[in-house]
Amino acid sequence: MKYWLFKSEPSAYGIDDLARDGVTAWTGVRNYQARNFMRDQMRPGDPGFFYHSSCEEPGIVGIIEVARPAYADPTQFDRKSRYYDPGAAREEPRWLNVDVKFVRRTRVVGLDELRREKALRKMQVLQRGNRLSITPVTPAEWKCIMRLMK
DNA sequence: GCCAACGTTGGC
DNA sequence: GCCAACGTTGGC
Repeated sequence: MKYWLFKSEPSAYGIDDLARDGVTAWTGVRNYQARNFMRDQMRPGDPGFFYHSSCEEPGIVGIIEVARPAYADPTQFDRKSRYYDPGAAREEPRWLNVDVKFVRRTRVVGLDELRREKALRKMQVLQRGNRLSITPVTPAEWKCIMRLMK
């Protein structure tokens, strides 16, 4: 089992949306590294943090769980979607998504707060220039953040 | 295969 | 709105 962090802009899809939906297809990932994480390493039951980016209060806002293994992302075939990829073929999908389910909200553990933790100094999402929307979280980092939330 | 140009992300 | 950082694209 692995731990993950899922980034999303709350103006597009935030923790409130997931709390309402219960389960959602994590579509729209258009980065090969993030895709490979889903395809090669994510398994149903893997826990994840839900992180709000590009908003007033960037930070971790909830806990979620992988609910379905990676499958072809339907938005790549949808001409009307902003995620449409003319280079993707049905027989050979280029992009994948998992389903994730809502577990619970947490208090907002802000970016500044995360950065203040020595144990999180190497956490991938905190590295400068990081742009991955899905990043792995080590067990030690997970434990540290769970403790912070209490 | 290199690399400049471009687009996107995301914190501030 | 700015800007740093990075991935992708395309000309050569």
